[in-house]
Amino acid sequence: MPALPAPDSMDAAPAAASAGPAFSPLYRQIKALLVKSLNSGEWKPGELIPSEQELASRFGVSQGTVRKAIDEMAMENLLTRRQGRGTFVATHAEQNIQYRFLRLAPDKGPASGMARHFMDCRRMRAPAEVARALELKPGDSVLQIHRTLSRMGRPVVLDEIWLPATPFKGLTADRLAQYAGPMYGLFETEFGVRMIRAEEKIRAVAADARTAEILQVAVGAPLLNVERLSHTYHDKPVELRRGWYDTSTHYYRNELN
Amino acid sequence: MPALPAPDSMDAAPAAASAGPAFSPLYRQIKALLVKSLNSGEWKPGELIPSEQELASRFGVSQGTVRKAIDEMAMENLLTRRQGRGTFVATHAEQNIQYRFLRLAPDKGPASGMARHFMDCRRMRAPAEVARALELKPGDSVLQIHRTLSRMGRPVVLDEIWLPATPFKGLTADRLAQYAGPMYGLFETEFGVRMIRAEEKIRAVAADARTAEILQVAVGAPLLNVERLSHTYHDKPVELRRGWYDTSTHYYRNELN
DNA sequence: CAGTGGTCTAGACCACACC
DNA sequence: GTGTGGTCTAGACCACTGA
Repeated sequence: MPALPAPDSMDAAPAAASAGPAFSPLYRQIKALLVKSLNSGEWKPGELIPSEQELASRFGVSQGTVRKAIDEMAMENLLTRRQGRGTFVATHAEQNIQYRFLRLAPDKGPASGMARHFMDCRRMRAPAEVARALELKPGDSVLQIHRTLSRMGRPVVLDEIWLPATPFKGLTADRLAQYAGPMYGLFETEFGVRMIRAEEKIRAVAADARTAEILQVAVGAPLLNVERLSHTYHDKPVELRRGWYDTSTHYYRNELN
Repeated sequence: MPALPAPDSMDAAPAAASAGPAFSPLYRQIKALLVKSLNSGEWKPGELIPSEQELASRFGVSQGTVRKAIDEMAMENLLTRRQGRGTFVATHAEQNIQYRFLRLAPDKGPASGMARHFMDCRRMRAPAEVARALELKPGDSVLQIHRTLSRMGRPVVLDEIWLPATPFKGLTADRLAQYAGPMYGLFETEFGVRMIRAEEKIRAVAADARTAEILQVAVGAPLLNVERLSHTYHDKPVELRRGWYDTSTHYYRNELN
């Protein structure tokens, strides 16, 4: 009955490392189409997407099927549902779901924002590990950003951020400093790159001389080292971030579910 | 139409710090009943629960409503659905969903299991912070366990585990050592306590003399300090765990979604 | 008020596991 | 084959938003 193209199974099939067409239900095909529209920029972050009824008739399926597709996408933080208003493309520019990526909380006091200071933003050839992580060709152009986060005037975080030069052409330290709100919000509005998901590798390391000076700690002091690889739609990596956190008055919070 | 008791709204209502009855849909009431059955031990970890049809007729609702309740519980890892077989109570004793709580991975090689060594298991009065975390009265009896995890013969993790003595009466280091499989599996089968969810606070710290000797690192070496508070049904805290991880050849992996 | 997402129902059929 | 969960549909009504 539904008039859809081939049941391509390009979606989450956890157990499928083997062959086989791996049956893909209708709602996943709908979901794939919706993700495609998000990725192409047809609907931008913060915008309202068509109603479930309209999408249902557009795709020639029932509202329930569209609903199930949207349900999954809402759970993955791709979309945000608001009863009575509609369904919106999720965005990092909102205040409500903040601190989704910065997991550092102070030992005492509220988890208020931290003061940002951008030290530099340089363009250079990608070092080997950076190129590998970002799936670039060796020698491709990348941006390297250094910044700190401070609370109560004391630096707590030093970040080294690597971005592929291609989608982020024209990004400067000034541009970063002038933008109010989360960095990932700027990436969305200015460069059309939305961060969806990230993996982090966390270690305890000893502060080297340069880091110690910036964070105002002793050389050799224990620091939390967080290496984050962030992805946009379709699991494409677009940011490598290395952070050094002074955890003497802050901690990294995590939830295991 | 549905013949259910009062629409008690004791479930996840994130925005409700204010007053109001906070309308609770049918499927959440069903979910609350199912959680109650799990908590009471009517269905034990690993067991098959009644089919959706049977639950639907038992509660006097449609299958779709039961389905939605079970969907949420499956997402929270309370239940596991298996097509063609039925719905089972989730358990830590299974091999498939391992490493849900131990997030430490080796830099190279597969994330194979680690050798456990239990150093001691003592009964004592709860220190103030432990009592507070576990919501016990000051001076209540608790168990303190020390253990290490090793890979390739080298110690990587030192854990200090605090458990309330009441549900865990009779737990000994021998009992722990003899049980094959994850510790939380033993807690389920022997003591009827299932860990559902945990919060972790992570820091980088310098190794003290005692820890350094156990982990065979230098005094002052940077270690990952992980403080975990684990909860069972209804968010009741039942375990406080403090871990020190040597991250020179391992890292703590995390996913941000 | 109209329009949206949210809930609930009833029934059909499919995919899968076990006998 | 029988029984389970998984998908899909169609329609009704509820709760919420904003004009």
